[in-house]
Amino acid sequence: MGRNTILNQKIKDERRGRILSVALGLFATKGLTATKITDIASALGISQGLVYHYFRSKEEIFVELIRYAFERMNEACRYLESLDLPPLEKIRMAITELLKGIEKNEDTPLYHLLIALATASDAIPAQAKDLIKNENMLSYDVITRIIIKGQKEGAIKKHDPKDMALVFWTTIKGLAIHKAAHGRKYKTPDPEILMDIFI
Amino acid sequence: MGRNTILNQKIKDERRGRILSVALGLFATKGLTATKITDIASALGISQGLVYHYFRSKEEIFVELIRYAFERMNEACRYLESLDLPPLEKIRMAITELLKGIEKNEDTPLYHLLIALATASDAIPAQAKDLIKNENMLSYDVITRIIIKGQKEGAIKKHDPKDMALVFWTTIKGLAIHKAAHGRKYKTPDPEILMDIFI
DNA sequence: GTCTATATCCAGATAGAC
DNA sequence: GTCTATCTGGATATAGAC
Repeated sequence: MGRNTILNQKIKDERRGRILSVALGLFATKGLTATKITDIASALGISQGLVYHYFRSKEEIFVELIRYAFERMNEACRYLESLDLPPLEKIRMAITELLKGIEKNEDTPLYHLLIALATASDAIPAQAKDLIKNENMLSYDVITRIIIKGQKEGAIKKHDPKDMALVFWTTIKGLAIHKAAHGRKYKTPDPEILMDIFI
Repeated sequence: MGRNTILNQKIKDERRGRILSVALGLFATKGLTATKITDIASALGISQGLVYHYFRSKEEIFVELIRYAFERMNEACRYLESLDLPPLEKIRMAITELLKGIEKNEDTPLYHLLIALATASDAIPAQAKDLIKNENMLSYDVITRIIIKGQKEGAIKKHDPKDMALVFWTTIKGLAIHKAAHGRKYKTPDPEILMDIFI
């Protein structure tokens, strides 16, 4: 493989990245079916046919986004669990970082929204369904384990830890959806409100 | 208008109701665009063309559902506010009833989901957008007012009441989405977990 | 009121020129 | 790599028979 091949691959990856980026915004706000290849192409100022030079189908773009969203999310969860911190501080850190991500980084709420919509939707590719089935649990499990540890140390309230993890994530996802829906008008709530669930 | 006309109208309304009912389930799980008129018709065992005898278009069905969802939701909110109860008990009642509705009644989470998806989506009819703009605020305002009253009486924690109302509703909607997504596997969390946000 | 048939349109995907 | 042109399928909505 000569250097031209490598260079071309790099350029191609970069273009793919740009397509993925606008597709994320469109899928998250319009949904998979309502998003037309034309929408993606015209948002990038390229022809509709060219998109198929980079992806085999609209579904492939969607699946790639779902895969990447879980990759980032699960990576962050594993990192959180590995930290040398008291459980309650881990919870506080997770809430703070997630809320910050929802507020600041434009992509974070979109990824949450994409996962939430995809999880709730029947109208998604089978591959995406599989990804959700396999990858969705880790984030719940990590938070559950942290809560159990905190409860053993007496630092976290003693409700059912699975219930608490469920409320944790549904609240975060609910906020992400709200932010994606209301954009500029969204004001991040005080993280301590969420902390009150745990202490 | 003779009695036949009235009777026929009644029958027609009943048929419309059945169409709306299955459309709710489909829109909530597949989205507006991914739901085909064929899906609705075949779920009812009627021909595709017959749907157009009862509704002018797919969008009309959608708008009617959104309108009805807000009607029910806002009605319930106004009722809650009118009750002669201490603010904290109103919050507790709201949480309990909403969680019960999510768990038991099959339609409740679907309506929440429909509103949540529609709120987040760009790909919905203009009429639905207007409805959301006009009707969506009431539920937030009612909860905010109840919280403020409770704070004055010293019965509710003194975070920013708007933040608290936002967390309240995003959590409920998040749970509704989760239930709609996971169906049978969904287990309602202990309402007291949510109460901890307020006391 | 209900069906079948069909006009019409739109979007996904491909082919081929440059 | 990028475009234009086109094939093809599928879905909305309508027309018209029963």
